[in-house]
Amino acid sequence: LTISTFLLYTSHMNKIIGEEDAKLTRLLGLLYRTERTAESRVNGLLQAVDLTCAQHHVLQLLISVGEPLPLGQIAENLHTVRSNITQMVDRLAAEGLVTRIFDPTDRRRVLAQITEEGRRRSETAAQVENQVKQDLLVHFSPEERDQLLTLLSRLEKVWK
Amino acid sequence: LTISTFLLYTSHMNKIIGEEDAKLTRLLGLLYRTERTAESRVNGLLQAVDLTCAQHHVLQLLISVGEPLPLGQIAENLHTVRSNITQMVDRLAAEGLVTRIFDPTDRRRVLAQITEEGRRRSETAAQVENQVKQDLLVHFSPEERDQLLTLLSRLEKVWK
DNA sequence: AAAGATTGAAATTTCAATCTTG
DNA sequence: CAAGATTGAAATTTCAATCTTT
Repeated sequence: LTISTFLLYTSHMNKIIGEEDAKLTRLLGLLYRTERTAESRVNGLLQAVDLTCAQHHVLQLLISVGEPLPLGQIAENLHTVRSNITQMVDRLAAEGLVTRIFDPTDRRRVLAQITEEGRRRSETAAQVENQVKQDLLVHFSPEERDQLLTLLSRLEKVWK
Repeated sequence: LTISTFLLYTSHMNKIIGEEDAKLTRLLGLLYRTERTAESRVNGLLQAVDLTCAQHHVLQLLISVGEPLPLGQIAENLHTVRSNITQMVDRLAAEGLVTRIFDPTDRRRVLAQITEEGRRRSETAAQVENQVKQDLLVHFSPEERDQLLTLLSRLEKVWK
């Protein structure tokens, strides 16, 4: 192994590493932009129902879990801070979409419970959201949708 | 085709459609959460460099394009509104990371130009970001990274 | 009139400090 | 003291109105 082949080798490796690194940078940028596009698209549609994307997700979470949830857990699930959820729940409660109830077993906890009105609004929101889902149906095969689901789930776990 | 087989058939289809629909809902929720996780992770690391995730992306964009960019184009690229970029560039300019220059060919336009200091900061930020990239390297094979890149690129185009 | 940017106000999110219960 | 939530202030993002140039 002469010096020159060594140099050749490392420069070759650097190139590969550089390319991989550039790819990862693109990936992170893409992740950032894709979500922002999705959010503004969904937000635009949800205006008709007078819900923001974040509020929509809170309602969906409450419905999918099927029982009242401590505010801290909601925050964790949406990957935001607790104080944000406190205020979001204020807004949702002001519109009668959720109510605060207290956990008898641990009186520090405040639980958010979805109301009937909240269910109805969330239902309408889900219908509105169908337009966005159509985009996914049209442009991605079932296999590709599964791939995305798998890869993003893993990403979520990695960074949880 | 009797009534009962027809009912069987449609209920079967509904089930499939329902499952697909639930999958798409999960996909959208995942997209939302993954980005938020990524952003808070990157933001946490970038605190050391005193940059936000969004600022980081602006600097990276300016570097990757290699020339001063009209504010409107930056907004479009980050999928945010123009007035937001006006104020972000205010903040970046206050720190000496970019400067405003005027387009002689179209005097309505204001271009953001990255400074030497901006380049240095962005360089440091990129190094800090390496920790996040490591997560991707460790948990995803090269093929999977390519898949993600391809699928997210497509998603970005669809909603552009 | 349309495109590009800015301004100031409103809404949302984050941060630090505080309060209550375990 | 730790966990959970709230409060008020600060930072960021969005919205509507305005200003300049094409």
